[in-house]
Amino acid sequence: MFRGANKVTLDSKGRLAVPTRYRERIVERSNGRLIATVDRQDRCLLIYPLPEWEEIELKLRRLPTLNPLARRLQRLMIGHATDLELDGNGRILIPPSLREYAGLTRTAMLIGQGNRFELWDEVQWNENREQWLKADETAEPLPPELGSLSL
Amino acid sequence: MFRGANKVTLDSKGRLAVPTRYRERIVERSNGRLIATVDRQDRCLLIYPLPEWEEIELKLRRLPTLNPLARRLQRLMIGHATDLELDGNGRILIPPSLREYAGLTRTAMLIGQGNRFELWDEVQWNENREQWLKADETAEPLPPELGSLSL
DNA sequence: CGTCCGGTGGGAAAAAGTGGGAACGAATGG
DNA sequence: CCATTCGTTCCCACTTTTTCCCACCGGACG
Repeated sequence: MFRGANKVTLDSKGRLAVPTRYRERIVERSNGRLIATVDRQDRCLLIYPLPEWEEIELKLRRLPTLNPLARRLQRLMIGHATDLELDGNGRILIPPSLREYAGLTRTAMLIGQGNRFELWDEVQWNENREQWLKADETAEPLPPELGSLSL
Repeated sequence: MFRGANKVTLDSKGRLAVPTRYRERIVERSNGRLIATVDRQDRCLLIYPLPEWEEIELKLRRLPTLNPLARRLQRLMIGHATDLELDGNGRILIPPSLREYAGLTRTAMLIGQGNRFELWDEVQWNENREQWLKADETAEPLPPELGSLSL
């Protein structure tokens, strides 16, 4: 499982050095093969080990093609899914189109989220984090799925 | 399976270089033979390896001929289906009528969608993508098939 | 203080993408 | 029926991009 927030840098060619503590796990789980795609609701990227992604892709592809909502989901997620591979230096190359989507500049945040990573531009990450903290203070009523959650 | 978004260019003769990462798969799946046809709801083209298309054509032809909707589908999809072949340089030639239908200019987007590709004019792809993202934010009620999807 | 390891940058070789030209074939008009 | 012209296809060569590899820098730890 992937955890933690890491400050990373994208060099001029779009390469990103994966923190060493994750590398071994990625190699043993998927032989270094990853998939990056876009997140629908936030301007960030989702990065999955290949086997994790394949499960999700299967679910997505089973959705009815004639349903416009399902079609949108497929176009966004499968349509942007890009193969990545760890190079000899433990780096991955983020293609320009995805960099652009997430507004990635030189410094980014790589966030462990269990079975995947999220990749944010550092500035956007910080802005969003502040908002989430503020939003929690206003203490909206919890939807029923969350009411029973014990942390 | 095909995934990912690729910026491609149509040259003055209407030729399109298929990104190399897909070529091998296309050749082994269908010996380089593809079918392009029109999409019903969006102004884009659908491109299938020949065997995939044959299954779809079969399904379409089984639809009740008396149903006007089915009739329309058949006429649009089967009626516009065109054979394409990878040439010696890994390019396919998009015929003028299909180019016109999809409003294709010089730069286009080739989108992997599992068993097929979608080919969009770049401008239209970007416009549509922004709309889909906006629409998702409004959080319409999800149809039951989608509610349980965990990404 | 030296060595090791992770991170970073750049350069060279290879591959992919792009454009143009020539040859072939079909179609049309004399 | 032949000749000319237009369109299509095939092939070659150039340019750009990508990928791979090596070397350096800086910090951490012994």
